Amino acid sequence: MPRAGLTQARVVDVAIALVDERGLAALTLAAVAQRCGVAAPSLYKHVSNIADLRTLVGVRVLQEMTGELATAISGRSGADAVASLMWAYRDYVTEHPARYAAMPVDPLHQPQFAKAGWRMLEVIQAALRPWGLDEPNLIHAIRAARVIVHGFASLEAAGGFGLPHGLDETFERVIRMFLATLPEL
Amino acid sequence: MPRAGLTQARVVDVAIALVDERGLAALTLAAVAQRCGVAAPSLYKHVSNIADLRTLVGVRVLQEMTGELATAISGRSGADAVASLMWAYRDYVTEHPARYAAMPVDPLHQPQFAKAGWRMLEVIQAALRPWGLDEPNLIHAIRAARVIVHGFASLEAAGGFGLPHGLDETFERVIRMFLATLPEL
DNA sequence: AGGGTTAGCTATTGCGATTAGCATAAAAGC
DNA sequence: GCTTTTATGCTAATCGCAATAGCTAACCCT
Repeated sequence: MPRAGLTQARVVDVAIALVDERGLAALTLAAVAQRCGVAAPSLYKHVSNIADLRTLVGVRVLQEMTGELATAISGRSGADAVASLMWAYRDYVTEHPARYAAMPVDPLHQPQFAKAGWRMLEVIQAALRPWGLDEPNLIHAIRAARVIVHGFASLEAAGGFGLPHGLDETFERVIRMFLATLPEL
Repeated sequence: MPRAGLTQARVVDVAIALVDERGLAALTLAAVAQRCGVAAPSLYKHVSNIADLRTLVGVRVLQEMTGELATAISGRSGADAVASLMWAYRDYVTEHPARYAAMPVDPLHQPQFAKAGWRMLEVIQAALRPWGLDEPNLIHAIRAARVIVHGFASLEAAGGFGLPHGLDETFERVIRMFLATLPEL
């Protein structure tokens, strides 16, 4: 009986593919095992349980998205960088709507997510740096940015907008709305 | 063996209490049955299955929230009404954080939710009426309002904001941000 | 080649959802 | 009031998924 050559990373790959295709609710150990060509209990050699697998998927998504955001702001600054960041956030979600549901909403409070969560926060902070906001104003600005970007993304990913008609325009407007609240540069 | 006197409405009451206390993930037929003092299969006399129960809970929450929103704008108009509406939305969520997760994000597309969903939409439209926006602008405005209010509420309900310090101030700012994008009255 | 480690397997348990079929309480008809 | 009907709750049983225990064989290293 030959080995399947699984690793934790491969299991997570398969899990993400499954989520992409059938939604987050379809992420079960049984389904992942089947796709890996392995019996379900075998997966326990690579992940400790289903909660662990979900966490690993979440971390992956968070990291992947952070990478996209970092790329989006590189070489840009000011309003240009912020707009690019917000578009990259939305783009990630429209490209992988099901994955977004796997991303933790409060990464900073869960040890497994903390590192990846802080990295994303740093990227956002970097984009806002040119404004030189003091501590409380920076916090409000980051919160507002998250509200907009997460609100839009989660509604869109869940099909909450009804007709997709003119969604790009709506997104453009909320970005302008946000930028308008930042002191002029 | 005396009857428990269950009705669909009572089952939903119990389900909501369960969600409030232990979170949406704890909503199982087994747990509801136990709280009703009844064997699990007995619940099938009142709901068709677990998905049905979840839907019924979602409809309840949607209706309840719509009621709060309607109350919040009654007797007000213009920016006052909109701000009151948005605060009422957030207040509902902070008072019943777990319930919010039971509310459908795209009510208009699911027959069971459509009626309650349209009612909520009407309330929001009513608040925006004084601006006399034309069709496309009204759509953008409603979307933006939902993005803000849902983004904030879902982040807060999920503990996504870290320190709750200054959250009221943040919310006030995003409301002002939204109102500023509406043409002056 | 041999010994330890590791990846996979089968068997089993437990829990929740769901269905089938039974019994009786409650309501409706006479 | 008594019968008939309906509806509510029950037990028993099945299915799917998570999880654990214990076995075996593949891989790695010397």
